[in-house]
Amino acid sequence: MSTAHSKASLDRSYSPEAFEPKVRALWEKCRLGHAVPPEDRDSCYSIVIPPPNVTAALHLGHALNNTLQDILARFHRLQGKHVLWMPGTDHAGIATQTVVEKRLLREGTKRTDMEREAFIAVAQEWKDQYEAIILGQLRELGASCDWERARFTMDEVCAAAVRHAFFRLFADGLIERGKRLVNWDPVSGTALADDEVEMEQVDGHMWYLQYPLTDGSGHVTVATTRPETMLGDTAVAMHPDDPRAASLRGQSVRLPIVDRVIPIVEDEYVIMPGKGDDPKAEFATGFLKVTPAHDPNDWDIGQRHDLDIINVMAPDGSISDRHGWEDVSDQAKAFVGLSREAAREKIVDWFHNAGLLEHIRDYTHSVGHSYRSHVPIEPYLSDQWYVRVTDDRLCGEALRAMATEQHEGKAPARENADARQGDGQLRFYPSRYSRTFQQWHENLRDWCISRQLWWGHRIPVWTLRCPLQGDLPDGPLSAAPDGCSLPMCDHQDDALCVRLTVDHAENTVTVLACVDRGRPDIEEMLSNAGFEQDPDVLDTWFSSALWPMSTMGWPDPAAFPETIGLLDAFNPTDVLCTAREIITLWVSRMVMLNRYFLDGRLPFTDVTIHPMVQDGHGQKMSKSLGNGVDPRDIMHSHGTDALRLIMAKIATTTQDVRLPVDLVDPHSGDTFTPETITTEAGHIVAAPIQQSPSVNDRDMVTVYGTFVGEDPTDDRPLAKNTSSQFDAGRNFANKLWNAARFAMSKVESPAPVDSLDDLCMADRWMLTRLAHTSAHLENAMSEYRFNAMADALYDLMWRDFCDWYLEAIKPTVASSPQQQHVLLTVMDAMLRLLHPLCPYVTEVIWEHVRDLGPRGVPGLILEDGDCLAQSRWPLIDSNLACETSIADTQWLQRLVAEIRRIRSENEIPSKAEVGLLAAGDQLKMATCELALLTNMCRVDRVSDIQDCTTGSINFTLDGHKYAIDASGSVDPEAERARLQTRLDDLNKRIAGLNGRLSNAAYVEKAPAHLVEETRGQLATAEADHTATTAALEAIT
RNA sequence: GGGCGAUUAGCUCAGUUGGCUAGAGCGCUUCGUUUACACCGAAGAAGUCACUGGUUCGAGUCCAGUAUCGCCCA
Repeated sequence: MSTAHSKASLDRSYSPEAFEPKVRALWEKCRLGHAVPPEDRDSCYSIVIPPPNVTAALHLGHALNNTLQDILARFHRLQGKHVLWMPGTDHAGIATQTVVEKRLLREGTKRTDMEREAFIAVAQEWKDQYEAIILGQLRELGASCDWERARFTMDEVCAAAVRHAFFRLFADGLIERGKRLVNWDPVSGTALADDEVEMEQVDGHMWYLQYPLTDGSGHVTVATTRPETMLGDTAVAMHPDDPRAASLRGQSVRLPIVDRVIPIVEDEYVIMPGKGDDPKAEFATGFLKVTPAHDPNDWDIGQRHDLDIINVMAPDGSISDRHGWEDVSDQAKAFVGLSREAAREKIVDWFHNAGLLEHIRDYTHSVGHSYRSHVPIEPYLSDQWYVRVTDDRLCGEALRAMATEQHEGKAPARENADARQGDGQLRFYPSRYSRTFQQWHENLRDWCISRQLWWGHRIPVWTLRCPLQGDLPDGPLSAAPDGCSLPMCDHQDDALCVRLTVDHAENTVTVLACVDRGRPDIEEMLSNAGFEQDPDVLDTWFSSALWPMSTMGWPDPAAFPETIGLLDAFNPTDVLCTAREIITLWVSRMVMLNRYFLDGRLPFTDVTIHPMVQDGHGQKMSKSLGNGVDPRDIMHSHGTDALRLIMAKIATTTQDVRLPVDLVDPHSGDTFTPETITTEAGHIVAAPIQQSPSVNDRDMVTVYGTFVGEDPTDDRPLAKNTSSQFDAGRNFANKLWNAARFAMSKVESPAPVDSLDDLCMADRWMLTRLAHTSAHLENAMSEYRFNAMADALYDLMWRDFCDWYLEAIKPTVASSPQQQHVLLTVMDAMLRLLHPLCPYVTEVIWEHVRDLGPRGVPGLILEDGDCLAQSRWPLIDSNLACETSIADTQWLQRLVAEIRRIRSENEIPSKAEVGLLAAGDQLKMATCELALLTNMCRVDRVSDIQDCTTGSINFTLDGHKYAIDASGSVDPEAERARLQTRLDDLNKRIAGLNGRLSNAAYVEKAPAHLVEETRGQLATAEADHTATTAALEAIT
């Protein structure tokens, strides 16, 4: 680094922007993050990054996530481990496709106007652009990833894994295709997984519709929130216990508008009016319209009663007669082609006009909405691909992976009993999140993995529909029967798996052929035989689920030589660091698939869950809301170390964190709080355009502005974000910088220390504090308590090192070569402890420290690397710590504090020297520390309290008497007031302690050492009381 | 409906198995530019630990309930 080798280069304040690029270059030069698989598995430490979406730049939520990972990586690297932190990005199918389509629309093009390949090329460009931004942001954050191994979930290495995993699951019967109700997003035109559906409370209505009985004897009234689906009704259901059931049994109704005659069936699912404590009972009529093609519960009823399934909608949500609805009456034709919203209105009108609308009631209920397009999802019948995650080989293995002490009850037994690797190894931090994991798996449903998108891994199945021949059973077949003459069914190849689906109603059989990776010859053969590849792509989480394997070369490292050895050395990884919403989406699936494909091996043993970063209004920062703060804005306003320190500090185990966001006015540089607006969805965000608070008639664009399409211009530039929450971090880096500058200026001629016994109390105390803090940090790290680390380091650097140690040694360090050596050693050790949190500033300082000569004292070894990041954590022997020095220093600190307080209360001028009077041991110790007392609280002489003259200020500490001789600056009134306050405090304290000790139960039942302690405290308080009373009397 | 959290100083939050007079940072008041640092130093004021019960010698901490807010799942 060019900045080194000259003390003059240490400016008065630390400027991150001047040093950070140089430090980054240094790390890159020494390939800091590059991991080569070692022989010894035990020396490995690995993490895979939760790959960020390529939809947009990272925000502070990602900064938190990645700062914590980097702290883990750097800490373990200092501990001497071979650390692999695998970086990369995620293609995020639907999300990326949505943003790319949005950009195209702004340019006047629609996706559907393009060829699939052309659209993918556009999406690829987007991906390249944002991948570069994201990886750049991570580098700036200081992330010590193995950049040479960066992966993308759609690159050829990951694609190979996805392809093979699909093939294996297909061949093993764990992937199947079926017609089912899916969560359909009519705007995106794709199916969504259950967890991509957000429930929202909606103020709607309950409509009461009358359906006439076919025998003309009257009608039944059904209650519905979705009248438009009545076109697809195929039954009316009632509870078998309903008193009306007997008379209606076997009856049917004529469905209005459609004229379809549909049966009345009995099903226990139906809620009876006014029965039980279900709030729906209040709205129920006892009759339920059953629409199997448009409601999941109705689907189940339909299955139980073998009802027709009539789909009356097109994929865009409009009413359609071309997707399974054949008995369209003339009246019903008027509704075909309407949107679902218009159809609802028109159908309600129709019932009203026909006198069949009994009434309408307001009804608030929750409706599933697409997490992506935010429109209500439509339960929709379609062909989709599923992973049978409910199978014991997947779900059961996930439950058996849980650490037994975190698993409530017993995990399901394995079918063929033997324990496997990975069993009971998975642990959550904080442990309560294990419940989320467990409950998810106990209520698991099959996972819909097909998405009707273009951007993603295409499903590797080729299909051909053929006329039915021979005698085949209905439904899916696990294999083609012997002698089957259908195309490809007689082709034997390990890379080909063929299944059949028979449909007697259609008189067809569909041949499904799945092809493993790397076999274009088979694909060509299929194509020649008339097969077509499934147009759908896989759910993004399918490729994410393989991430800890795919990035390490599974299934075939030889095909990608740079991955050879990674899987054996680094999988299972040590820890996954993520947010709680990801437990079900991703953690679960990684555990299932890693175990399935790697013989029970876990993808990671620990999962640490960190808080969510919210904006100042308590809303989660998110790429899709546009309220994210770019970490580079904070790096710019406060520096990267400041950002990281605060990230660690807020990473507690309970609360989510709120970061109120301010703007930096690009016209003046001033910070101000932006005006906000409320979006249609009810979110509070910064208004897109803001006026400069200090420069007249000047505007700026906010980040949210760019999100909604306001492009910054020269006249109207982009305003960066900032937040005062990071001030403490910036101040910390600056404080460390100045402390280091001062410390190094004092190291003129250091001389090695042969024995700790030669050191003065301040030195021994500081070394002890280092030892304690180091142990504390190691402990906190083992439990992922990042905020505990940040707090401990703050105290060590600021309170211990700056406030006390540097002040304590000021009088002596210039003339003591040994103390200079201790100072240098302490400085270095402290930088190593700080490094994982604040890597930049510590790296800059350390180079100067190293240049000042060898460091270390007996019991403390500091092993150097090429840079601080590649050096070793301080090696500390148990004899380094000296508990006496802690106790003695505590006494001295309290004495100084008391003297300072008295000086302040008596308004003794800050430069005025005072004398300290004490007795016995305290007199001796104070005399020894006179230089320190002079520096810290202007005590220039210590003498025996027996020589006390009038006009001195008396005080007590731990039952010992002291006085300050301030030669006449005593105000008797102030003094009396001070002593009286002290006396009141002591009285309260004595009363409290007496009360406790006079309680026989306390003395009897509390631990003896506590009782003893209380007695000591009482004695001390009473001694203080006696002395204070005497002092008070002396004044009066 | 089920689950998990939160409620502590004006603000943002710590408080590891129950144990001295409940802490920090910011803000506020007073003082201070003494050669590391004003992105600083010294001192101070400020809290019925949401509420109600219970367990205990002892509860911010454990248990039950109430209120308000948030998240996840159905």
